[in-house]
Amino acid sequence: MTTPIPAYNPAEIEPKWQRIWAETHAFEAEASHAKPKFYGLIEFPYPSGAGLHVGHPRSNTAMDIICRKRRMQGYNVLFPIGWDAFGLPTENYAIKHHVHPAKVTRENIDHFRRQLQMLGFSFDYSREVDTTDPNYFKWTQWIFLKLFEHGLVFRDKTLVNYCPSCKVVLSNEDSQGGKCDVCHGDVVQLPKDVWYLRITAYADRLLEGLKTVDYPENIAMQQVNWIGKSQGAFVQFPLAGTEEKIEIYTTRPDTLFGVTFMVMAPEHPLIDKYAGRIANMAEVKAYREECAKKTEFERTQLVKDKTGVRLEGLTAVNPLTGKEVPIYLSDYVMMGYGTGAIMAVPAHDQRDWEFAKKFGIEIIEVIQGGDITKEAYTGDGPMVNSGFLNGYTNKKDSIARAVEEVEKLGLGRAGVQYKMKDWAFNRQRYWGEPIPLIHCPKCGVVAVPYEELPLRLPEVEDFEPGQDGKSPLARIPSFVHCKCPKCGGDAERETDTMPQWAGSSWYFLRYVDPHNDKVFADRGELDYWMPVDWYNGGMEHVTRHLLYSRFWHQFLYDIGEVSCPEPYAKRTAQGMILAEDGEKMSKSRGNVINPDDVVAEIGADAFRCYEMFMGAFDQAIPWSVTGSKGCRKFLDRVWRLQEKVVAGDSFSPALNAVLNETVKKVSEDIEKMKFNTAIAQMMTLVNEMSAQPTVTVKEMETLLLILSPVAPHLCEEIWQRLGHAEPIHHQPWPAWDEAALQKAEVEIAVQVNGKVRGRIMIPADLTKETAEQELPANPDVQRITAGKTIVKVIFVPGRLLNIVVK
RNA sequence: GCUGAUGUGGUGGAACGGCAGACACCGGGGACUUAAAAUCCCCUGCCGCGAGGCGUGCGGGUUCGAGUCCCGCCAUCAGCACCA
Repeated sequence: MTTPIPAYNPAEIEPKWQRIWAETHAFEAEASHAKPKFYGLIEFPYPSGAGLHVGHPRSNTAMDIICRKRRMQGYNVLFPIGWDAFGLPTENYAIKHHVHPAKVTRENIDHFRRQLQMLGFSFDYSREVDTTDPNYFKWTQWIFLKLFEHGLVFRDKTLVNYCPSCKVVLSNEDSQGGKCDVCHGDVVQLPKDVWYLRITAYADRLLEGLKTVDYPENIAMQQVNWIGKSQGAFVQFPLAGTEEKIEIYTTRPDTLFGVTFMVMAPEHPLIDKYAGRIANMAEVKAYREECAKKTEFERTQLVKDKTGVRLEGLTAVNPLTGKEVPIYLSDYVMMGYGTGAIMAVPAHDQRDWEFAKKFGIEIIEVIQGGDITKEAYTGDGPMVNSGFLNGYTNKKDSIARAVEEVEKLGLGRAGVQYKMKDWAFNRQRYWGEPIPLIHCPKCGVVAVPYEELPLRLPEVEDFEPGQDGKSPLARIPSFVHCKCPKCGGDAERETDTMPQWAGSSWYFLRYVDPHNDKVFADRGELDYWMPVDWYNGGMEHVTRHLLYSRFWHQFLYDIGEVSCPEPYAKRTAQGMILAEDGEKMSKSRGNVINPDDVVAEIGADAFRCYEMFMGAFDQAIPWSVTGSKGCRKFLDRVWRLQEKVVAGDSFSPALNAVLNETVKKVSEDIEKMKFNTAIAQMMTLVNEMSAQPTVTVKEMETLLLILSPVAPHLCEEIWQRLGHAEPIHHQPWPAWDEAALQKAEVEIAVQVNGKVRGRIMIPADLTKETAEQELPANPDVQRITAGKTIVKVIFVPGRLLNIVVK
């Protein structure tokens, strides 16, 4: 007699298996390089004070399922976890509550780790990294110094995006729309010395590399748009009566004959240089002040209504026609893109057209095909009014010819421009990696010697940023004052720290050898594990984080530190989980669902199952409490199947067919991240099994094997109860039997003129020819087609028979 | 404005150009219970008593056959926003 089956109690079995996995080091990557490897990666979390909400584990669960399957398929799997722990929220919390950010970070990490462990993820916790650990950021600083050594770090005085509330300089990426990424307050423009990383030097490589990796189309597209490469030409317009030349950038140098004016950005430096020759300088100054008041956000709101002012007394000479054209100032031209000045061709650029209409400037057509009295024509057509370019109809040829001519004159050259800007790399905050540079009055900027890394953060009492926009580190004399490593004289340290993006730009490399104190990672480990085979994360990181980390990796490849040019072979992204009201989950809306509560209610396995079942993985989807309970019901049914288990392989051919179908579908769907349909198919199988008087051990085991990546605790427990000493995660992934999928008879639909009119059973192996000849004579078919003239018969094997009648 | 995605029952969602609505949730009915919960069984796109008809945002088209492909709209979401 079998012992009675106790009730399914996840609160008991889940902690039990989590303990066993930890004690047996079940999911640590094997040191040996004998097996084929699989490196699965999720974006390491920022350990915020709020803890996880149910959105976070979606990515983790998906990758956990894939990694658990890979282990069963015989791979040596690296599935690491770590903490992207530098960052403003922690620092702001520290300021508010007067605790050290390191302490806050430690507590938050412990909280996050407990939550992740509660969900049973098969992370290799022996390889945890923490970006705030000096043993980690030593190598972040090391990479920075390598970038510095190779001329990819530079300092520039520019207008920066400054957040008065956070008291910090922001990158363009962090201040989209004129709002601070952290506090969402208004950003103002402030002149400042800023450290930049020359990511634009890698713009083409970042584009080219996309062709060699497996990213979905929409992710690759976003990166391409972000980089924003355009081909064109730089052309110089002499300033009449001077030796000065105004350089512009254009994508259509072939429209030079249509230039009727020029526009410069209000901040353009030539204005000050020639202030003496500008008759209406007072007016110009007033306009510039007006523009300076506007944030970038406001400037972009005035899409239609163009403003500007003419520079009286200055004109520019068209290098091809010799004609003098007026120069205007307008804020529709940005100092930060191209050269800060444009040649205006109102006939063929809508913004120029609007400006010309408003200021009464001539509009000359040089490309035929539109009606330039109504709007600018931006299409193709034959060139007119354009001297040697007349008659050209091919854009490529006319552009090439125009570039050739300006080159001959020494007034232009072909060139490319990118929307992407260099990466502003300093923050005036405490809780970041100190930038390992020293300002020496004699030697200039000098790198901290490698052997002095890590350059640690000094202990301070007060983390509040300085009122002058300086880092709290600037207030610590013992940190600031140092000796120049080159000349030995008195010098001062850089007091800014790195942005949060720094630590996350290379963490995947540290995972392969996290405890190494000689190099950032052993070369043999890098060669074995890299590249990351599959990286899943959020859509919000597919531009910034992905480009930054690809940039650093490509640089490390160039200097011979890693052997693969791209860090991630495959990238996917999950959709966001929304609150039940369909809104984004947020503390302020009060609609956050805490995974602790869900696990207490339905258990971790049901939680994981629902996260994957609720909808298409890459779509945003609202959480549903009742929906999540459906997954718990499903696991209850699996648990109760134990009551039906009897010895044997297979009794029911019908069940055997569903079983094999399910193994096949689950195996294939996991690879496509179609977890919802994989689980739906397992539900169908369980419904089928529940309907049987008994199920065999073999059938039950197969179900457990394919379900175990989704519901690992439950499957381990039943597996053990079936008498196995070896854990289920060590078992091979089951194969399916194609032969078992074959059925003798299939039901097909009978259509008349494409509309379903009946169903018939036919032998499964009926060929198309035989079916189309014989089936119309089938009595059931005849009943449907009685009295009609058959024109055509179409048979789709296994699906349907369509009879076209008159 | 540009780019991308999405649009299917009361809800989340399935569907190599081939039986639309798999699998769930909700709801309804029944069984078991003193009762409730849990569980099990049945029903559940819309209209219609029925035969049948209508149905995948809207309008066209291709096809024997369209949720799926093509053309033109509309709506929602996301990203970028005067990029010369």
